[in-house]
Amino acid sequence: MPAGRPIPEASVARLPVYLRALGSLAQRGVATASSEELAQLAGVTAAKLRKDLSYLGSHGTRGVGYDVALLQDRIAGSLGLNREWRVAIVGVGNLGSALAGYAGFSERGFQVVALLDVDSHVVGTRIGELVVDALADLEAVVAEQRVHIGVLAVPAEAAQEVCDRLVAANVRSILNFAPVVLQVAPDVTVRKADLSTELQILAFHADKEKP
Amino acid sequence: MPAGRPIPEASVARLPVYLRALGSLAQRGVATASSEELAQLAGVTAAKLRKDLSYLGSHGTRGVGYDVALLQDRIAGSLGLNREWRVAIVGVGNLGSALAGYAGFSERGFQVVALLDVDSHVVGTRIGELVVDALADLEAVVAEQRVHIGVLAVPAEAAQEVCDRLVAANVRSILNFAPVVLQVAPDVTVRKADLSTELQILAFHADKEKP
DNA sequence: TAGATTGTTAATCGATTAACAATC
DNA sequence: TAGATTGTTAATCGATTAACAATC
Repeated sequence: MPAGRPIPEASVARLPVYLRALGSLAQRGVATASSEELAQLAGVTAAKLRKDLSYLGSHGTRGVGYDVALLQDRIAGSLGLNREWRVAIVGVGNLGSALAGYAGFSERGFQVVALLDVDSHVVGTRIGELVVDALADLEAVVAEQRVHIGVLAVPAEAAQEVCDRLVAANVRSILNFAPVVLQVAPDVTVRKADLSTELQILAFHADKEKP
Repeated sequence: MPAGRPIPEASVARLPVYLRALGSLAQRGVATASSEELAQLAGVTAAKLRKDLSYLGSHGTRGVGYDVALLQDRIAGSLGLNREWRVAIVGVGNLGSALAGYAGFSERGFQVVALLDVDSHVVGTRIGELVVDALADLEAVVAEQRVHIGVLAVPAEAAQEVCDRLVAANVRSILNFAPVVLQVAPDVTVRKADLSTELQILAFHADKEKP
């Protein structure tokens, strides 16, 4: 992995978007792209894209552009995608089972290795390749399956407790779909994926348009 | 609605979080809260919270704090939540049907009024109170149901086209679950809710921890 | 009045943009 | 060499933080 100063958080958040843009170019057989072309695909300005990429080191060629395959590899490397990430989904209701069936997980090396639920009617049922484990066994399952990332698809009331148990079981990365702010130690990374927050932000903008 | 300068985008994005914190206080029967208490619940600093709230006008009482019910009302007002928002979900696969069944929608005045899908096996089936309409009828359905917000739960390949049709049908707010950057006119607001992006950001941080 | 806490100002920090020298 | 495009620097902008006067 390239050395250098830390990559700004705002840039990190855009790297996956660049990676996707590169993926679609690669699929179309495009070998080289300029910052202008890439930026267009990614929905950012060319200056911003070049600045972001510069944090990963110097991987373009002046006068030519970026080699698509090479840049894909560099971004994937910076994001830590050259390894397997083992994911547990906690809460196998509507949303949880949709996530369990989501193909996008495996595409980038994220492997769902465990499903957990509190409901005894759901525990033991099969979803895809996996059998749902009991929430009571969370600690054992996380250890056995060497889970790195926890996805919370439980009701709001249960989210903090499940989060605490995941953290105690050494999971340091959590994707939270429950509409609550999780309180965690500073070494734990929580990303929120909160539908109702997003809708409310949309409402704000929509309401300003037609007053 | 209170007049004043525009609310910074970063503040807007936190208002829903404050609203949720206030909701849980209200439910517990708490009538008043200080910026310190609210900030703790929302996972931000007290200074930031006060600054954010100051954009909505002056709704606290020095020496006392904020009236929970009043502040709820003010924030909801600023976000445009004192009206009904009519939502169409396009794409009724795993994710789309999970979203259709998601209770969190209705809680804040977001009413799902239409489900659309391209698959003729799905069209005509009932999900909750709604019957799935054909994607071909998108324009008619959007008009009849007076849809304000479109939720895209279609495959990546279909997302841009559906987006274009929604925009042409006068939908100006789009929540996009598909892993693509949508190209839209500047008067259209797109929020992305992209699972794989979030996982990749988590991977970045996790990878830095254990090198 | 004394204690508490807001609302706001000023200082700091980080992110974006514009411009261009370096260089393929 | 001439044209194109990166990588970086400096200027600008916006967001966060700290501090405190205003005021309940």
